[in-house]
Amino acid sequence: MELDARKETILDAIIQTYLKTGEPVGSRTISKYTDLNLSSATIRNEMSDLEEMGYIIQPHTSAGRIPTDRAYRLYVDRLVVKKTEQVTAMNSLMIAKTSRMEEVLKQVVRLLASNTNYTAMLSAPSYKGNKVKFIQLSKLNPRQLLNVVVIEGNIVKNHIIDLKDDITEEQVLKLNLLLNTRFNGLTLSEINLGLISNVKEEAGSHSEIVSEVLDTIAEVIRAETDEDMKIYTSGANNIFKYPELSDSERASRLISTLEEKDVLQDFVKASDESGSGIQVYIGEESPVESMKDCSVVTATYELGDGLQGTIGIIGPKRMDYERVMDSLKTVRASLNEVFGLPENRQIPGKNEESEA
Amino acid sequence: MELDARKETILDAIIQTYLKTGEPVGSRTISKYTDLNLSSATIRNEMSDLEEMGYIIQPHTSAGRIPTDRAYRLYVDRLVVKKTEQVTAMNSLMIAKTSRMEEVLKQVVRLLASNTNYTAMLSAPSYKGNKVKFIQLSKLNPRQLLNVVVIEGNIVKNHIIDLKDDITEEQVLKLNLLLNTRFNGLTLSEINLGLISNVKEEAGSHSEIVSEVLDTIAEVIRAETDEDMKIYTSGANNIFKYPELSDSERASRLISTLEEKDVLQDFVKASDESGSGIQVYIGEESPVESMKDCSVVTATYELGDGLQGTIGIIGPKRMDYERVMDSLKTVRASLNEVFGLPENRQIPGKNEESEA
DNA sequence: GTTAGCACTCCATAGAAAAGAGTGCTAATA
DNA sequence: TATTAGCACTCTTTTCTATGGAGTGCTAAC
Repeated sequence: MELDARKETILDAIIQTYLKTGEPVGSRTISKYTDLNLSSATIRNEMSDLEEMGYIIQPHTSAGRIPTDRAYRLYVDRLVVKKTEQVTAMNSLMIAKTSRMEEVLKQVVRLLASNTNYTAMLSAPSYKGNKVKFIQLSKLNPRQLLNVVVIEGNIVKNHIIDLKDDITEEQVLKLNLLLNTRFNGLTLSEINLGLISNVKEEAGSHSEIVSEVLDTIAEVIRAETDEDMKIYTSGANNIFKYPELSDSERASRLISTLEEKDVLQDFVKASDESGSGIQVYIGEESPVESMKDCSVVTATYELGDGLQGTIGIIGPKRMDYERVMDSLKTVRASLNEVFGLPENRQIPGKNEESEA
Repeated sequence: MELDARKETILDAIIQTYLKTGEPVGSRTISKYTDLNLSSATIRNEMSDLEEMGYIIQPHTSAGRIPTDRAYRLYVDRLVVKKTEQVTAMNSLMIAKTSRMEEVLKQVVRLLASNTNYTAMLSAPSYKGNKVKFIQLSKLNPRQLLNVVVIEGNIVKNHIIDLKDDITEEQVLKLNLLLNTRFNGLTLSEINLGLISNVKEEAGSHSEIVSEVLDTIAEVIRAETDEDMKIYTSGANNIFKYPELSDSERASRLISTLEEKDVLQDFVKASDESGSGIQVYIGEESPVESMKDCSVVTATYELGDGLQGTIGIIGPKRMDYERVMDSLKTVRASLNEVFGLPENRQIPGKNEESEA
């Protein structure tokens, strides 16, 4: 059987109605509120076909029909084609003035949630380059050193090193020189065992300080690369606005995932791989078990220089895909604007904060 | 009317039974499962008295009684007296080996939640001293400086300063000397306008760098003092285990507060003021609106040197107060153990991380 | 002071009945 | 041949009623 124009119109009507109401929609509704001028009986016949084709199902005999994942998929694919690049300006972003990166991101995700009435997530931008830029040891007191490591993208990490023996300013100076000349400009993979043992030898009695510095480097790079990257969420309570998600069972599982955050990484990773497009996961398509009853829409934002993160919306399958995608695009644009677009990448971001 | 021994026994039995079942408890239950050997009729008379005294209420005529906030309060106060300091060892804390402070705290709060089956919160330790310990400017490139500020308690904050004009190593050196000699050892209140304009004058053309450094100082102190301090929560999904909290309305509000976190500050503040004891908020006593149907138990932990934070449990009013208080005590003890007890305060904590 | 007994209240549960929504099928129609 | 009207049928939802049970309060007896 083929999905002809009329079937498509009807399917579309069903989807849209269901998006609004969340209730199964019957033939009569479609017949009345479409300009097809067909009787409910005809619609019924078509619906029967559509059901056979797998686009809609009945929750039970003698209920209306609801769209299947497949229908949503069709609908979304069509949307993507239709709306080319019409980014509507979200006027009141209001985030320009907040100075701290982390605060801004929290704001953004909150905004996204309250704007869409769904749950929002945002992964902090992480740097893909990972070259060591600058290492500094400073003496706090004879038995304590402050170690600061800066990697490209101006991610800063500090660490306090406790010493067994006293150390002099001069020794600290030497160590600084040594570390910077040998490690600066290198990536994680370039700092190999040979180099490490070399440097340790040169450091002589202070080799264990070198070890600690390397730990810090490893840590910041690891933190930036995977697992541990920051994810913010907001609007978890919005799931209670959609009855189909708010029974104890489901709600509990969802809340739990949102709280744990680590599985949300899956979206970030998938989003990274897919390039900078907008990604839509409908029901079973989701990589996250507890969201098989939801739809998730994600987008990648880029801050120039390979610094990138992911924003996403989690809602019921009957979410307003159009509005959600628009919101994501707008927010992505705003993030670019605030933190430096590709255009002005020459002037570094006004103020990039250290990692959390 | 007076709360004599018998009334008390009965009230206690009512509370305990209700804690277990969550259902209103009737006179017959008490008569059977207490060793008072009184008939249900007698119990009924006493219950009638207890109701008059405000310790129990009937949800409706011809239901059993449930304890009021007042009854819980009595019960808890009694508990505190009874259990002096019998800290039961929680064997499997398993946190000793994780090196990063933040990770440990997240672990701890997760543990607390899963151990108690309630929702847990934890505020990261914050320092009460707030003296500047060390300031460092380092040149990243001719137009960028890295500014690191360390305050007592080894809280580290960094910030990147963008410059209008190039700067030389020598100028950086001079600025470092100036800043450290003038600001080190001072508290926020000691850094006043007079001093600031003095230093700015001495800094000459680089006075705006001084401003930025001061901003960083202000920020770290502000972050440590109030508003913005880190709070971790875990086990939000546990509220679904208690029917009296898991209707959409209530659950939504609770989840929302837990997510926003900022109002949870109220508990931290209150806890700070109350000293290091254990604090119990029953229903209406809670400073947080959305938790009027819950009980909240908090405890302050101290890491020596004035570094302190709060741990807390949020659950239904019929929570197992005894176990919760024990858990809190145990966790508090463990935190001390891991991060350095008062005893070994000479040897600073193995590894205190920078603020998030 | 304690208890047995009883009438009474209220809630929870189950079932039956009614109402409603929607379908599928058939036969008539354009 | 495609469309439609009509109707029987199915299944859910809602409403109502009846019934049982839990628990109380009161009274009278011990």
